[in-house]
Amino acid sequence: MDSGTDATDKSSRNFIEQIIDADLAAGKNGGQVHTRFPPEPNGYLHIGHAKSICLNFGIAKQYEGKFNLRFDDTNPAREEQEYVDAIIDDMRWLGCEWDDRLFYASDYFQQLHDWAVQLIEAGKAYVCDLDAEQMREYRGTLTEPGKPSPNRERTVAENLELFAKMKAGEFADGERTLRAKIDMASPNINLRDPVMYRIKKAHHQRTGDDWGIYPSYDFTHGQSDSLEGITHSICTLEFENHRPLYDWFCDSLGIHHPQQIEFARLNMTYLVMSKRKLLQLVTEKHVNGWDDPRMPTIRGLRRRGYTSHSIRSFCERVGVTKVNSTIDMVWLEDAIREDLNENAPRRMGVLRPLKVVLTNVPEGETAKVCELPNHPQNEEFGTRKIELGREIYIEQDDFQEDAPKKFFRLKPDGAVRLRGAGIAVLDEIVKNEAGEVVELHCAFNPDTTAKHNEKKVKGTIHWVNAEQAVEAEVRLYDHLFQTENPNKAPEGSTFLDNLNPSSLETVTAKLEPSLSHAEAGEKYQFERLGYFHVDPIDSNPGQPVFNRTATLRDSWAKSKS
RNA sequence: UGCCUCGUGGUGUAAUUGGCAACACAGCGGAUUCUGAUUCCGUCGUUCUAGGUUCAAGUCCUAGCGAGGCAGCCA
Repeated sequence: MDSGTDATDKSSRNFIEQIIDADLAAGKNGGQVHTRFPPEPNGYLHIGHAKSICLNFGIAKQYEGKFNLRFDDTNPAREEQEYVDAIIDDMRWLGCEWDDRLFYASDYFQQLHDWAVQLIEAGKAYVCDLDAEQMREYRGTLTEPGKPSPNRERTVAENLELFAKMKAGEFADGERTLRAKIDMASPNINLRDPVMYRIKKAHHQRTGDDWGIYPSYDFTHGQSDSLEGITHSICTLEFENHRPLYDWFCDSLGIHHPQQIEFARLNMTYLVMSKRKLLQLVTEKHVNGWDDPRMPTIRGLRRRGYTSHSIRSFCERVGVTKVNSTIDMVWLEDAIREDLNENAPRRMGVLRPLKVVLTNVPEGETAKVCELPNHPQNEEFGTRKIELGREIYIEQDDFQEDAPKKFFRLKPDGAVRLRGAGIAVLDEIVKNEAGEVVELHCAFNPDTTAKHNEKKVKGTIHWVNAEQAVEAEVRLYDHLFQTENPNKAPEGSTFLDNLNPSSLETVTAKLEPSLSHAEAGEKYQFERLGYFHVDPIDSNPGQPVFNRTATLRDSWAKSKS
């Protein structure tokens, strides 16, 4: 990962780096820094996870420490191997490395079980007979204390025996739980005798049917961190109230005690970030799968044409704090523009074609062989040759019959420069019976510096030779949601009502000939239009399909609105 | 109306830990340009409120206000 700066040459530090600096200065953890990313394999990674991944991996890298990938797979009911594979793939793509430190919480099931027995023996855990509903009643509310479970004072021997029976499968799902004996009157509800183990006779994707009881998140996470020698356990704000519990288990067990640090998760405009909502978009087919280019998933962004560099750079820019904030979507677009502006070769393509006949070019003849640079600021990209013929296509937007004064493109009695070719002067507008413009007739002058009516020609437009044009499907994307905060839905409606009905538009474009060889995964700038990615799934050799990653900034369009 | 956390320009973050509130993005204006792109220059604008400590407060203290999180056998 190349976004992080060296630990020593960075002038300002986020609050987590400051904590680590202080720990290091105090000689904590033997001067080591060890982080981890702990996804639950029940969904695909999204841009919010990327923030956490970049943070954790970046810190390990910055402090020359270690980074683990660990799947938090303690709930077999909703976790699948498919997600494990996808998460690993996305994390590699993002540039993470974890050497041989790929772990699963399920690796620790036996150890966790033994620790549970240890706590029972210490009188700090007990088997509870309450069912889910009763437990809720006993727990109390936010403002009232809970009351102790009738089973809270069972003897150690009794607890040991019952827990063994839970493990042996002698009870039905939900019939018993193992609970930590902490404080039913605690103002922090997480401390009111939280569940450590529940009975769940489900098949686990890794441990099969070995276990009929599974540890809860709270009884798993801290100990997993501890086992792996994690020094700084970085998680999101909603776990803040769980930290006392994290600490309680580590201390009660007398094991290595990593430090949990919470930061604010990423929110962005025009996006939903919850796994539940993303899953719903997929299952209800509002999008075409997890990798739909409109999705904020890593897979969606990849397919849209985002580079891992741009995502890392974005994550770097948004910073890390404990303040709930919402990042403007344009920051993401900006990050990819910055990358692709530098690295994408230029091409010409016309999205909505309007035919132009250069009347002074003889039929069947080539007016000019033009040599265009593949990158205006970087000669190393080389050049390519494009033939200009009698008939070409230009963008419909680049002609306006009733044009404002500041319109620098084609208009009646006007002239434009055809990029890399010469000047076209408009002579005649051809319309059909409905009065629609179907064709333009122009006079062509191969001198690109030629003047028109004594004036310099100000506008330059892109074009494609009609005879040689290759047709290709191009997908134009807009925000998936049309409101800044899609989660905010009025009474009686849901976030789905905020979907943007025109988030996807598919056109058949006319592209310059060289693009027929475009290969899956390649990225181009279509001049004046934006950045386009050759879709890795729907493209075929000789028949590329393009996804628009981002438009170019357009101060002209902005000035009109 | 319990506990926890957080309040710095439009947005996101800084502030050498008590010493002239800065950076980026957005906005606006301009220059350059064979992409109305890129690049460059200029400009606008900020410490939630009220007290207190101090020569000095974004930073420390008190109160208030506002926002978020928490009552799964989810993570």
